[in-house]
Amino acid sequence: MVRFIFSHHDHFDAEALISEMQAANLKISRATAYRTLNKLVDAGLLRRLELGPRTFYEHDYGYPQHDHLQCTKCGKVIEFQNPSIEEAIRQASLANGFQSEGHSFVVRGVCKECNIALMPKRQLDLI
Amino acid sequence: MVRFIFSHHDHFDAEALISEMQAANLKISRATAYRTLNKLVDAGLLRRLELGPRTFYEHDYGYPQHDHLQCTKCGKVIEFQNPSIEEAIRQASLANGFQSEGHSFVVRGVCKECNIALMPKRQLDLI
DNA sequence: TTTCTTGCAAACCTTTTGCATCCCC
DNA sequence: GGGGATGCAAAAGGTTTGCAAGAAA
Repeated sequence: MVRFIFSHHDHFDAEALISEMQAANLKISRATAYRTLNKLVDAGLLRRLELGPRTFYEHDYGYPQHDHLQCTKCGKVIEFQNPSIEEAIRQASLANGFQSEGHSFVVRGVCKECNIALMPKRQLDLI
Repeated sequence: MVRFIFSHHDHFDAEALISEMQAANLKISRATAYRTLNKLVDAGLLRRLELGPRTFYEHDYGYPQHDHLQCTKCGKVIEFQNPSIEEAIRQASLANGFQSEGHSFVVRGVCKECNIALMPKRQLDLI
């Protein structure tokens, strides 16, 4: 399972992992999947991503720090990086005597593809 | 219930709201509480805050945009503001053709009080 | 009357856990 | 045999929903 995770996707949730593994003829129970995911998070190999009701995971080990744009139409998650975020955390921690351990930054909105799909035909014709 | 919410707390979850209302002799069922919270979010009066397994809410209407430091020891949530966050969102959106609708930025760590409480006695004596 | 709101309980969904089994050193 | 990994089913925690009763329009 560990190999499967690290040879695949970047953002996924437990259910997706389980069904993809089953589709690949790798049998695994829900219990084992959740247990392994928790161990990988504890070990620092995966990072948890709180995106609404279910938990998503992404690779953490050797991965650059980044943040996320999440499309509210199709659910797609896009990564971005911006050094000023780290600086903002540093300032806020300093101002509040807070010792930062990590952060989660998710921008919700509509991605380029969904924006185009939502566009009225008239405007599309003009492109 | 709406009046109760807007005369009170800034960060709360459904369970806290229900028990505080009951403590104030305002009877309300779980179902109604959840239904009303969802309506207020849809109406733009409350904002959802995804902090782990349960959903928190905070006032949205006429409230300045801000972000959160969450203490992993005591659960306290501290607000902070930093204009460079908005700028980072603007840049990331522009770079990805993304139309931003809102964001959630939570920094996890240990607050000042918990840091002091965790400090070894020897160091405390030096303060 | 029609419509909206409420409460209760049951259903749902995601995640965790108890327990028996199996595998490996 | 001992210790950890696995599967199953049950439990847990948070939230939603079906339905019947009540309030409001």
